[in-house]
Amino acid sequence: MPIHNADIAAIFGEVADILEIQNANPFRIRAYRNAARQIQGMGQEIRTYLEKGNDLTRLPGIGKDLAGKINEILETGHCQALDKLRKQSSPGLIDLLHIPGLGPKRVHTLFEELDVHTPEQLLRAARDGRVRELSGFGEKTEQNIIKNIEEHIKHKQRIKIAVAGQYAEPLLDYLGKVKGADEVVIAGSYRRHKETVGDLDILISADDSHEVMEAFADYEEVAEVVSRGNTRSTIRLKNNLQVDLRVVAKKSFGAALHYFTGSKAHNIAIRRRAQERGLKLNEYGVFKGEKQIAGKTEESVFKAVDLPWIAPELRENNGEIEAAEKNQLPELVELADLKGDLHAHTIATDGHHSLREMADAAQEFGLSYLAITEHSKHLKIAHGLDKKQLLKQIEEIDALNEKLDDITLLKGIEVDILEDGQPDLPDEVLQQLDLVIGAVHSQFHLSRKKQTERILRAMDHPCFTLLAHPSGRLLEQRDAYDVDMPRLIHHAKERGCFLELNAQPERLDLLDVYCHMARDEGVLISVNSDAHSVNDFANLKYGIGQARRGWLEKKDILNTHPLNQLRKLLNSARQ
DNA sequence: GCCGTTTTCGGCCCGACTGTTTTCAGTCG
Repeated sequence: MPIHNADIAAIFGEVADILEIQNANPFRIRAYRNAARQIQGMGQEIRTYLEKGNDLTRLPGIGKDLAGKINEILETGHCQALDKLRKQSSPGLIDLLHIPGLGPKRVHTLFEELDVHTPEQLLRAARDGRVRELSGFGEKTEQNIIKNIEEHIKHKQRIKIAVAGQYAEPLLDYLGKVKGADEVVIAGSYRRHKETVGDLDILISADDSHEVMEAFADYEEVAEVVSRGNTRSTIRLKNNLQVDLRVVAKKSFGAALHYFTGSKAHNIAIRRRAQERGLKLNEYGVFKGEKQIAGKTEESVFKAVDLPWIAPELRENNGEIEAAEKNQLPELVELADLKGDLHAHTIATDGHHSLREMADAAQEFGLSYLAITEHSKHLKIAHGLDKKQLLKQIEEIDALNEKLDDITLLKGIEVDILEDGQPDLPDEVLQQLDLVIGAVHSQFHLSRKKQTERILRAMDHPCFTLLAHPSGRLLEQRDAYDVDMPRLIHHAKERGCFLELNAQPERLDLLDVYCHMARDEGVLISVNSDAHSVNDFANLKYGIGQARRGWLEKKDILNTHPLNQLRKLLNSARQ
């Protein structure tokens, strides 16, 4: 049974959880969490990393001890330290830790004093009024525990960034109109363009916080005011989304924006840097002794710690600080850099609009070319095209291009990759197209080896241009299929083909770490809308957000090239 | 458990809010 990075990260995460309940040294706990994050975000398998002769202790946050444990896990599939910890703990306790309002201290007390092991047991104890008897707990805490467990059981999920935007933008407008509110910004993972957000973090600069806080609590979609202070309040919206609001003075806005944008790991690293320079960084500014020396803008905060401004999408403490130090930060791609879109559907299959309507909408969006890439016949649910139907569409596109002025339609297909790696349509029709997108839409549960070989074989087809949604994941719905992505990326480089970053908010696939890896390998990425309607081009902004998280620059993106250059690139992939 | 231009020990980011307390611990971000 091969061990993947996610397995190692899960083991370290569980070690950290149990240590937390045991009231272990918080820095030891953090070390395990850092290591889990480091390994999870590596992009390449630890096994491969070692096979290349690399030393684990060179990874940040991995020392001699953790390197030993990683080796142990790779060899045996187990971690003795975790097995031992499990014997001292109970699996439900970890669930307790994940309930809001319960941290290690309280879980520890509840376990020791009430013999509570699971959320269900705690709920019973709280309803029986046994929790309020404990020292440090009271009636209010007991009520909160009941409420939070009930919420937890319904399980609050992270929501997709596009959904969060539907709630965030109107709230932003509303707050912007409040008297005294100066700047209003959504910070947090939303600003970092994460695929999903757990809550919204809004920051406002205002000299008087009172009116802003009033207005926030009075917002029409508020279900509950969770906490309320002079500078910070939390509400829960009717859809269950939690929103934190922070109000600061103008002179602190940049420092607060940096603090509130995160990530946590990035903030810790930057604060540590401040400390090394004899400075103190908090959300009010950068201080030398009592004196504020920076913090009005984010730029001033970075400058105070001898760094250029770092784009929010990069702030994961994943190499961005080192890159900034050497002045090697990427010049991240922007939405306006896109010249076209290479993946779209029409009413011929499962789209909602005609060729003409899609062309007009793409042009309206500012694109100068659009590839029409319908599904192929194997995908019956989407009315995939057979050879005859595709030939007919090719004619229609040629005819329509005659009439179009400022946009060109490209002829393509999103062809199913069959289980044996063959395309779902014959070569003689594929050869007539400008591009062929290969996609996996079936047999998601093949073994890693079979799935990888299937896709490698598909890439080797002489007409293959581009791999659609490479991991196959659907956020909150379906996990990625098991595939050796670094190998696919490497093969794409050797084969001279491309990978897609699918911009649909439920896909956002390729993942950021693999975008970064593709960039390092020199494989161009196509940021595509996969539009099924005229409104879907708007999703390209989420794709660009994801590309930026993957450190991609304009030059790393296939469809930032103007049409004539793009055609050359597409032809270069053809064998 | 990690780390080092304070290098093998002694640090490890920093502040707001709540609830239970009469001055602060616990949790969160």
